[in-house]
Amino acid sequence: MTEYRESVRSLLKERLLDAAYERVTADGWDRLRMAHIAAAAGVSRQTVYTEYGSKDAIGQALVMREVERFLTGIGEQLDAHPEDPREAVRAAVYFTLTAAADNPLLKSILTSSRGGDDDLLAHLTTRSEPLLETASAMLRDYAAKAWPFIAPDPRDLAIETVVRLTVSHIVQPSAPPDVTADRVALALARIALLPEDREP
Amino acid sequence: MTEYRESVRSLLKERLLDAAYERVTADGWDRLRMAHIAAAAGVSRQTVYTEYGSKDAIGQALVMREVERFLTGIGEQLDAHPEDPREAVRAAVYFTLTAAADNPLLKSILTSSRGGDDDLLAHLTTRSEPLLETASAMLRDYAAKAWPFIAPDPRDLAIETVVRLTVSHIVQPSAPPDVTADRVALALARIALLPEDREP
DNA sequence: AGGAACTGTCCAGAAACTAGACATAGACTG
DNA sequence: CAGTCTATGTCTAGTTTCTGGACAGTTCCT
Repeated sequence: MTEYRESVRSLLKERLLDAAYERVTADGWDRLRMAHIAAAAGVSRQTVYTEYGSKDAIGQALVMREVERFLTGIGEQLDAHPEDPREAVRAAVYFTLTAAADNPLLKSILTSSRGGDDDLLAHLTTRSEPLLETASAMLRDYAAKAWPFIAPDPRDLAIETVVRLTVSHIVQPSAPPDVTADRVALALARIALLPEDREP
Repeated sequence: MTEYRESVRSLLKERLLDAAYERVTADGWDRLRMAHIAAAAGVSRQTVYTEYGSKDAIGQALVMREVERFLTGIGEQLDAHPEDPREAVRAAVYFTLTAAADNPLLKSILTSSRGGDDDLLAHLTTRSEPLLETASAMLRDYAAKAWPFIAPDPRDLAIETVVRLTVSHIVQPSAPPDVTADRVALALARIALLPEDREP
């Protein structure tokens, strides 16, 4: 009989993240106080610590929630081009890069002062393993189902490459989104769409 | 610091009503047990009683929630015909009657065995004061804002008449919705749209 | 009459939230 | 460089909310 309690917990977690999100995008991560989050969510500071053990954990959750939202949009982009992995990836990368440029949280992360190891940027760089693993896993599964004609090994390598390249370009763009999307899609094609990569 | 607690309470209330709704539309009000509601919502039976003091109160809340939903749709219909009260009312009544005919809860109420004084049908008939007052109040305010050129007294009378006629036709239709809507709109016009009803 | 099933009430115990105090650490200031 | 300020994270006693089992009263069925 815990189903109700779980939904209350997730309501609380969402409220806390919503509160954190609002202040982060307005003021920046370093000016965000645990007490602010608690007050904005209408809860005691202790409850924030009970739910997320630390401020850092909230940052992690904030980033991961945004990742999940991106992945939803990415899935829609991929679905728009069945049977054509290269075009699907091009569209998905383009969507990701343009959405990232407009995203309030990402803008805040990328423009805020690079403080220490516990700032939000770290979740995209030195501590990006959860992000990369979540995104890669989701896309690996997608690719396995949608593109079974590609051999598994090059397919998985291509996915990881696309994910890492895309994150890299979010953090440090080198060209406009359309150009980058083309180039990442080309990388995919070279890694996994050659004739010898076809499943026998 | 009660804002959070209130949102948890309303989450709970919604869950309970959702659970009740599902079983009422499937099985009927008389076969619905408080224990079912509790179990489906994932809480104890006591919690149901703490939130809604009785089974009857749940029935009331169930009906009133549906009324609120209807009023939302009705508002949209009215908005579609600014400056033309008669046509606005005709559209709103038509919408209400057709939506009522498709509504699972209303279908269940109107087809279930008429048990005692505590069944759901009573909330539309012998104990319909909350329904009528809620709907009339909302529409009175709407009319006062949207149709200030009608004198208050005939305007309020027309609103109450339209509300009561509509409820009456939901419970006991006498003609197809389009015919009824025309007739109710005509009643409105006769009560409140004569030249002498114009605000000086 | 007796039993079964349900509503509504009561209460002791468990779980979750609150609020205040406190240890610790880094930043700022005179 | 000592002292103050401010924040994070921990601890704990007290309150509110939910749980679950028992029970009285009612209705229906047999």
